[in-house]
Amino acid sequence: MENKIKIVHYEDNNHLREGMVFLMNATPNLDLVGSFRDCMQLENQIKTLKPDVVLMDIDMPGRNGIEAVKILKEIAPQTQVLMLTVFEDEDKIFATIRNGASGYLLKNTSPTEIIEAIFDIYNGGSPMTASIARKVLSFFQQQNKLTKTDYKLSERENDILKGLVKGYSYKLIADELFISIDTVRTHIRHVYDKLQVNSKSEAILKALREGLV
Amino acid sequence: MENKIKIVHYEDNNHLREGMVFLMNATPNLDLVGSFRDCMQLENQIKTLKPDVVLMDIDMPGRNGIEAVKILKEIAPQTQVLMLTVFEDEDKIFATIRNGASGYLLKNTSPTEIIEAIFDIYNGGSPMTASIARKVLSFFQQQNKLTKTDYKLSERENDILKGLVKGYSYKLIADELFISIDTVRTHIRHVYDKLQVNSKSEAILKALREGLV
DNA sequence: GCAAAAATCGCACATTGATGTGATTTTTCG
DNA sequence: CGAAAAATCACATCAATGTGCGATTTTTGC
Repeated sequence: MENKIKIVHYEDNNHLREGMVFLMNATPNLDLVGSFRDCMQLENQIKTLKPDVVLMDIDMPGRNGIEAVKILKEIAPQTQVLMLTVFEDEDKIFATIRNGASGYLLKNTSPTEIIEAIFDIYNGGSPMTASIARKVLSFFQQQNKLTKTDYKLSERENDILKGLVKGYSYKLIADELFISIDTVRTHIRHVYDKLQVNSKSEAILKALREGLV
Repeated sequence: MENKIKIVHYEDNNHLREGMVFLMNATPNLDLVGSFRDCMQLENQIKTLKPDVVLMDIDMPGRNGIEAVKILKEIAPQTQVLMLTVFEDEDKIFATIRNGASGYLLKNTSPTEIIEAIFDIYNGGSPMTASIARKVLSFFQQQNKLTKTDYKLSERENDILKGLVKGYSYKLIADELFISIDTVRTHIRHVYDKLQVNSKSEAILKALREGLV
């Protein structure tokens, strides 16, 4: 092979870190150029070591992996980030993905698979633990299911709801629709009844989340 | 093992279909209960055969795999669908995912991996070819690049904004954060200043649209 | 240590929003 | 046609929100 894949590794647990060092060194074509217990010096390290792939833990002292991914992708967008963590909650998963991570493995992943994943991510893939992948796909599927709930808003009530979602005040909505503010109030009452909410904010949120407008 | 995984397979190419039949039959714990060249009788077949996993091609005569997934998930939501196709364009990928597919493999995937993927999807995972996975993740990452205006909210201001996006009133936010309602007001002022808005609704909308929370 | 930023709280006042209780006029549809 | 649904408007009243003008206390960064 032409070149070894240059790797930097962040992990605060000494055991795990040493294990990974051993694993990397034992694998041909992988070149572990740095292994650190926190991300405090991330900027310098990345600029100096110029890794192709970064393995990143989420829970680290000082600066967590989620922020770290964001910073890293800003200074070195071409570097691929593979998260390697115990967290399986959606917030953290989506946060890291949004921040630019290209892969996400749980820590119980076997060494063989971790090595495979490194090559995979280096070659433009996105290795993910099965359960993580499912969560990601579910995100897309949610939209569809919710569209089902039909609150049977009348046409005018829909106009009013659209106004709310534009961030308009009652007065603005009234002006836009050429009706009195009291009429707007009445419609809004009905909208609230049908959506089962009792404030503007809740109505807006429900409308947005369920794609009612 | 307790039970074999019941599989139904849709594929219009005779060669490929026969190959899969052979592969399935040669694998213990897999039970291929149906293999068809099109989806025209999908409803009957699914209701009769009650498969755990369906392997689905996209390009088939009569009714294509994308529509088929949708119909299938409506009549048998618990059945897992694994797409097995040559198409790699985003439209088709996202369409099938939105319609409820839980896995997506390209046809050049090795027999071993296909078998693995079947067990994987049956156990709640979402097997995806590396390049497909990357496309899916990119979807999330796009949002960020477009709207990365940083309003420099302080940590506390962010807490308050999160409260608003939950649809909470000032009082609720105050209770949640153990601070007085007047403090909430002050923070909200600052948030409004920084976001350049002047109502709760506008703040919520801006926060949601630009992914600030 | 010290200045700046952030977080906390208070009060007053005007505006906006939520809700109760009416009413009249159109529109829709069997 | 005639009832039901939808759309329109009017007050009234209290609660929630927005904003002006303060203040003190922590935290943070150099």
